Amino acid sequence: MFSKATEYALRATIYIAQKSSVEKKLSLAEIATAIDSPPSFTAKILQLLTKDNCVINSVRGPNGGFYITEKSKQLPLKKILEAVNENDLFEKCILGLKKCSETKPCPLHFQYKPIKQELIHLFQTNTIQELSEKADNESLFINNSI
Amino acid sequence: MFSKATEYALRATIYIAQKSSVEKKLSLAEIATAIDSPPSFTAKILQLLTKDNCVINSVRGPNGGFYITEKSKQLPLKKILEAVNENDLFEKCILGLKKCSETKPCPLHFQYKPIKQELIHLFQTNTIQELSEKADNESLFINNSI
DNA sequence: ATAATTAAGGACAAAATTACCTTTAATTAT
DNA sequence: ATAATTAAAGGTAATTTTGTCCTTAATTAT
Ligand code: FES
Ligand code: FES
Repeated sequence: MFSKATEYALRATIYIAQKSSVEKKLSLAEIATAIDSPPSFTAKILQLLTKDNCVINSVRGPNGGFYITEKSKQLPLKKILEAVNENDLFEKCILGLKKCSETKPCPLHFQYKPIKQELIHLFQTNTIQELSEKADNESLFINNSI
Repeated sequence: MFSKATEYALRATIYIAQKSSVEKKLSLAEIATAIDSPPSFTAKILQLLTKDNCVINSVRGPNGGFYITEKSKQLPLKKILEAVNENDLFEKCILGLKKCSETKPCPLHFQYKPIKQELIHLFQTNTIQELSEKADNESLFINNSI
């Protein structure tokens, strides 16, 4: 479904929203361990999420690391997809036609359309905070290691 | 969403179901042109679909080519996904956890679940024939070139 | 039989994705 | 000021996916 990059971006952001604050920043090492992702690759993805501080924030130096503001927690998951450039995934034709269109639809278009809408809705309505709260629940996980 | 291989497999099978019969086989060249895919790569994918004659059939030699039987047209699209080994896509965790499970669900699991069911349903209930009939309709396309 | 045609199969190449590593810049603590 | 710590940035490497090419096998037509 999603690329590894996007999966790591989603898991990392949820983890950061769960565990960080301006006072308690998280290091790359901690994040990568927590979400079971390759540290160096994760670093690149966190950079994307930090660009223009659009999703998460970072500071360098001792006690530095990554964190997310309360305001950013209110952003929809869609923002994460945008940050890693996988935003247009749900706009694409399921059969790979160059353009998904109503005027030149593929034979699956009209059946796929409502499903696509639900997927878009899922990522537009759920905020980072909501997901992190779900993950806080003892029975929900973002750790991949088991 | 799907890999290129899967997209080509779906488009090729639909095209073959539209245009072929035991008497009128389609050459690789025609198929690749029709669905706008790289011929040699498409050849590999058609081989997968032909393995054990599970989805399409082929014969070599002059006037040879690919075709599909009336019986195979009754197969669900799912069979195409199986043939190209992308069958388990809808079983996977949307956040990339090693296992999508009810006992250790990710924070999106329960919201994604019904959508996943609809996707599975889409590919299990639609037959190759149904899709090819839709594609026969003047207003539905599997040609990528425009 | 021979030649022509077509898919099958295998090796190879290019491109994209994923992953790693090293240096630099920023920040903090001493 | 200096040293230590941490992310940023850039380059490189491994892997996977996508795409090509060439030879072989099967079939047909002559
Ligand atoms: S044209 Fe294929 S999904 Fe819209
Ligand atoms: S555990 Fe993530 S979708 Fe099921």
